[in-house]
Amino acid sequence: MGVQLGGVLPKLEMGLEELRGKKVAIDAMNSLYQFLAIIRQRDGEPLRDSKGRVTSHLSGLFYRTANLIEAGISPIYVFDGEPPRLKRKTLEDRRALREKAAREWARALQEGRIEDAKKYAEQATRVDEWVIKDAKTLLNLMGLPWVQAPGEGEAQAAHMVRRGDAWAVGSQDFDSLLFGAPVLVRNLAITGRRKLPGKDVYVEVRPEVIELTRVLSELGITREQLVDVGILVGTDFNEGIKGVGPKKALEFVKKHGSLERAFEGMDLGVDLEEIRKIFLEPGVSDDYELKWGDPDPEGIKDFLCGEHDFSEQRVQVGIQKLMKGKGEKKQSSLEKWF
DNA sequence: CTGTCATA
DNA sequence: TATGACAGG
Repeated sequence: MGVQLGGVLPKLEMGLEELRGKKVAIDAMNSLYQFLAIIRQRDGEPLRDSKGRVTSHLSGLFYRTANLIEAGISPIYVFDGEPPRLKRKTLEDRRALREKAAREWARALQEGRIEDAKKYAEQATRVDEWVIKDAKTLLNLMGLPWVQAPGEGEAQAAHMVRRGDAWAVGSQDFDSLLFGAPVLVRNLAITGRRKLPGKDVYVEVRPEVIELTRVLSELGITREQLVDVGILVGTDFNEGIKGVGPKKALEFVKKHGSLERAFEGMDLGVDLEEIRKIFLEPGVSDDYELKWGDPDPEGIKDFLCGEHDFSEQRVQVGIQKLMKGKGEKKQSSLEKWF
């Protein structure tokens, strides 16, 4: 879920064309979760192959990534490692919520409430280990680099942007800003259709770019204070304060300067320093290699069509997009040479 | 989510 | 050419 800061952050809406030629460090967990949550039939059942194995994540990852590459954008998928100790409670809470949703899903199906079924199916979404493994296999076949983070993927992705290995972090969550990402890009998809949560209503959305320096200067706060705003609203590592959204949290931090001052003598019920450290000094690694290789068309077809019953025709179109993007990349580096 | 096909 | 409904796996 991440920290909910939407609404108070300055953003720039862009066309996909403006992102051409850029590398984006994408939060893999975030993407896979969304594919699994949304790529479903009307009763909430995910896509499956003939052996009953779920394939929604492969569908989303393959077609979206092929589109990004065709658009000249180079995705670098970053996978989560070990969660910080403080995230355990959040993860357990989410598991309980998923299990409840799964029961509601079954009940809604039984009672023929199809729309409810779909809603609960979405809430029951979980990213299992085999989903990650499938994703890495597919990325390897597509000739794309991916990075294993030691800790939080968003932190590693932010680190990679700071090092200049990518232009921006791609995620729907705002956490990477707290992790110090200079640029965050949201809504990184081709078709501008996005479903409003809980309803079958779609709205047009464009990629939106959020720059950390602009955020801090326009809000008039430091990154440390932005982290404190997040802590008040709630993060993956603490619950936040009931009734406090980004607006109030921002007012609060600006008025008092820090959470210690604001809550002098009161017990916030959280280890402030430990949470701040997660965002300000996260566990990240420089030990990664970014190498773009050629896509392996036969391997992709064996995996998606042979193993998982994808349509050869559709997959072929995807492969062509990968080749086309690859060709353009070669061309642009050649152009630089001359 | 993305792709495709029918419809205007 | 644009929009909507539905299938995909």
